[in-house]
Amino acid sequence: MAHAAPSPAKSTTSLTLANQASLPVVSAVDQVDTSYLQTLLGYNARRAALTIIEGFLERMAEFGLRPVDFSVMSVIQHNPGVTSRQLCAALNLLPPNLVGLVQSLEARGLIHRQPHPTDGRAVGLHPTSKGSALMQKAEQAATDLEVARSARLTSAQRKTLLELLQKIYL
Amino acid sequence: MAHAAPSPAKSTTSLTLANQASLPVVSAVDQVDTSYLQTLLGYNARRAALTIIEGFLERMAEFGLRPVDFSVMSVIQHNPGVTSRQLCAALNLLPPNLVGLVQSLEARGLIHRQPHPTDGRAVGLHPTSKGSALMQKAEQAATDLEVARSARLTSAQRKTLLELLQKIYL
DNA sequence: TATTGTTATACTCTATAACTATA
DNA sequence: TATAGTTATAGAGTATAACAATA
Repeated sequence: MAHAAPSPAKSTTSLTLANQASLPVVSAVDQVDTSYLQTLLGYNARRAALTIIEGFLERMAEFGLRPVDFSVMSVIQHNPGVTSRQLCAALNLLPPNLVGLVQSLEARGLIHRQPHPTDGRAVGLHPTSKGSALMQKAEQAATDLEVARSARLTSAQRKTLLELLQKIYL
Repeated sequence: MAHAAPSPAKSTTSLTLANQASLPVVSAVDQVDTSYLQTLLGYNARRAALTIIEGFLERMAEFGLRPVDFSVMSVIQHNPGVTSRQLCAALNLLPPNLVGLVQSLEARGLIHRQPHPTDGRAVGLHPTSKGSALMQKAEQAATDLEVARSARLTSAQRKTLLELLQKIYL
């Protein structure tokens, strides 16, 4: 496969010392070979995720939502009454990091908190009408962005990619 | 597709106030529905990447290499003489963030820096024999980890996943 | 004038320990 | 005793501006 033996890559420039016919003492690289890294799932998944998120950040700036804000709002939108603890479990977040995030969303009037009907320790998170309307637009924009982002993928390939990624983390 | 209409999810617990027959005032959620997020490439790619990197961190602790250290060392290993600038371009890193990283690798005796043969501004990065030996073990471990990680994928599926991810970011 | 490498620095993200109120 | 939410804080990761040396 692409494993690429530890070859000295494409050396162009070469020696400077007194060995015109032997191996180069100091080599230069004109084209960087990353073929080994490209065999690793982690490397590729991370590079792909960062590329997608880059575009997501730009598109979602209009709504004042970073990726995590979007995820949290989306889960609240589709699960009104969800608790912080449930959000953390579903999105793999740590409770302390969710606190400020939820406070911020509440301060913006996008969500409101209501006592949990059965558990006095818990607090249910609900979208406000303002938050719900915002998320309808934001989710539509995200879905539109998906289509544009995966322009180099067929619809079937995109579906396959989603399924394979979910096999990794679910 | 899985878009999942903004249904109020599976409400279990219900009202507490004086409307026994109408809609619940305060709802609770027993199973969190993330089906919308699962339609987004960015969400899935990020979740998958973090899951893989989690295992990577544990496995590579033995070598004292975080993911970025591993990537940088791997590129140097396969491209002796590569410059910092080339590393940044290849791995999508920012030059200021690479400085400390390279200094650390040099302090550990894993790489050494030699003047670039043709460009007096640049410095070529080369693996030491110690660094080269370490990376041979580390890359073998990473490849082994890949196999274990993708236990739920067939070899063909793993190949497909790599190709599709590369279509996103390359 | 442009580029390589660097410094300083700020900002965000992520992680851990410990506390309270309730179950 | 265990869990939900919170506070404080530390550490890692990522970002921009500006500078010296060389092309």
